[in-house]
Amino acid sequence: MTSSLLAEVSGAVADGIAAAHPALTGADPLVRPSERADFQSGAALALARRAGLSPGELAGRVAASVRTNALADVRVSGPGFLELTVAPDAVWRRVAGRAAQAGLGVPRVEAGRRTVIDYSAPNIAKEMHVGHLRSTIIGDCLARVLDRLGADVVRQNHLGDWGTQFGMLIQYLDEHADAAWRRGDLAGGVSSVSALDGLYRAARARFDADAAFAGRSRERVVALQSGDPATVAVWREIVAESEAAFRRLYDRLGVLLTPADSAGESFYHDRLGDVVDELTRAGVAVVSDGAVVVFSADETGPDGSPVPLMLRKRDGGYGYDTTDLATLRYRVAELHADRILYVVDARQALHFRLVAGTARRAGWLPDGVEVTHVSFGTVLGPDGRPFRTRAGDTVTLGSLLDAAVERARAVVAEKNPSLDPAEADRIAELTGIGAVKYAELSTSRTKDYTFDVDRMVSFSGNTGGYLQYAHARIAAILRRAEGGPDPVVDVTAALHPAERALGLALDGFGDTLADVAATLEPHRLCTYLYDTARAFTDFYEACPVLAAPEPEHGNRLALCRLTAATLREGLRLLGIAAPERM
RNA sequence: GCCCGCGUAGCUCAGGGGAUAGAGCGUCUGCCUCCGGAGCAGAAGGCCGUAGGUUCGAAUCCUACCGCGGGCACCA
Repeated sequence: MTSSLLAEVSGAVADGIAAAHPALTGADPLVRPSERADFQSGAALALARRAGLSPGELAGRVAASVRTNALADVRVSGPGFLELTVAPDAVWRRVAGRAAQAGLGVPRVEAGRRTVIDYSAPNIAKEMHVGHLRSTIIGDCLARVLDRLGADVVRQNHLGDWGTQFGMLIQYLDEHADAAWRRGDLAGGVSSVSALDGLYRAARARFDADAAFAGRSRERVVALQSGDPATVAVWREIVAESEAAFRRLYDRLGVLLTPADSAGESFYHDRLGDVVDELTRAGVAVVSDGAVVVFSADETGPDGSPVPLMLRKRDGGYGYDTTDLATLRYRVAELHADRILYVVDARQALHFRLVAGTARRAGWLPDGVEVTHVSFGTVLGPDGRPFRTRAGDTVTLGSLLDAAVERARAVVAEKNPSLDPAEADRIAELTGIGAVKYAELSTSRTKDYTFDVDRMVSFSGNTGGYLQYAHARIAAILRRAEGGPDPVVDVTAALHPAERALGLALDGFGDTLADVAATLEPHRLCTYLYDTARAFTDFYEACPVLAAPEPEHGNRLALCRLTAATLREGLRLLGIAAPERM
């Protein structure tokens, strides 16, 4: 069985073109899904000139030359389109074949390719906010999809766990021994990062207002960097407390990241000197104004001079330019990546162009290794401005999830009052979290997007809740059918239009995943699942399952099973739960 | 100034060389003797930012312009 009907039909039309006009062998058959038939091809219009024929004439010859049992009808339409209608038994064969095989016919197109994905990257001692949410959810989805297609995925969580800010925080903690920030010392509901975030702000304020404290903080930075045991011990504890808090958020979100995936700034800290030295020796980096920089060949700043990558500041400190060069070198040389993805805010586009350009000049980035900045737009509030609280603060991830789950709870209580309270709570959590994640994933990654909890949890239209509901409905049918014999697909049975549409939709699952992997755009999977759920709903309205006689009963039950499996798997790849009841 | 992204229905968004530009929300009209109505069917709503160009064919590709957002040396 080929990977999809689309692939099979495309091959048949390509063969038909070659048979009708040998000079056109190898031409793209341009087969696409169609409103007018199952598929259509515009190849004759594109190729007519080369063939020296009118489009209609070429289309006619191709139509007469197409040989495949998969197609029941090939006809010329309009100026030279081919309308392609799949044979009913071919649709049923696909349904039967997919139901019988593990993996839903998903091709392993990424097999053997090692892909490093850098995503999430929260800052130690700071609350995660909506920006981290986007990176975390998009990155996790891509990791799941690539893994599903056979890629060797290496997750990297580039924690902000190093830097001068820890000097003032540790110094402040040292001078305020009564400050509560360890899990054991905190009241229920307050996380360590939340407490540390508050203490960091206090330290910052003190730093700005008190020169003596600022001086002690700077000394503390030196102590941390030189490995002073007491200072390092506090730092380690801060990191551990923060990571534990992040892990609880990841667990709640259903994100795959584990501590083993953490490779933060501190991990690269002792490699930065090498990075600078090597680039300097290679003549790529130069000293300018006392700093070590790499000047870009083709990016200029406001004054027309080349934009620099800042390797080492005049004061000897390193910034994230150097760290990101170190990550790139490490991922190529030691992780042996074939493909490296940075799931980071679009505002850093220039930064990544400079980093990749420098790495290429340094010879750290072979031509065969692909580096992609998987950029995403800003999260906006209802006012069209970057998403903030009324007070102007960034919105914490925890509070945002709580708000979504709370609204989901109200919806669940209204729609399904028969659920017992514990089950309703569980469902509210799964649907509320799913709603947030789906909203992040379903819109085009590169655009800014408007965060609106009410829309997310409306559960109608293209939302996570709609998909979960569609799945739960099918699950209800399958429960009722339990105990009966396994459905047998009769490929000679009639094919209802709704069965046809659903069968064709299900057949596109693997192609869609391959498309997501190629474009790194998870919203294509969302659109696919939504279309498939709609196709199921049409089928559900038009085609009784349990009450139908054979062969409809068996065929339709098989469609239900396959639809449930496809939705469940698709949602899993989005990182969203598919409860049996809701 | 230069560079990047984005302008599609009242709102939120798909579609990124193919036929008549699609969903959802909101508005209006219908559908519960039938597997879960978080649903379905229908109506209304568009010079696809503007102007040129390429093409048999442009919302889609190219150029210019307009509007919005972002970025461009020691914060990450």
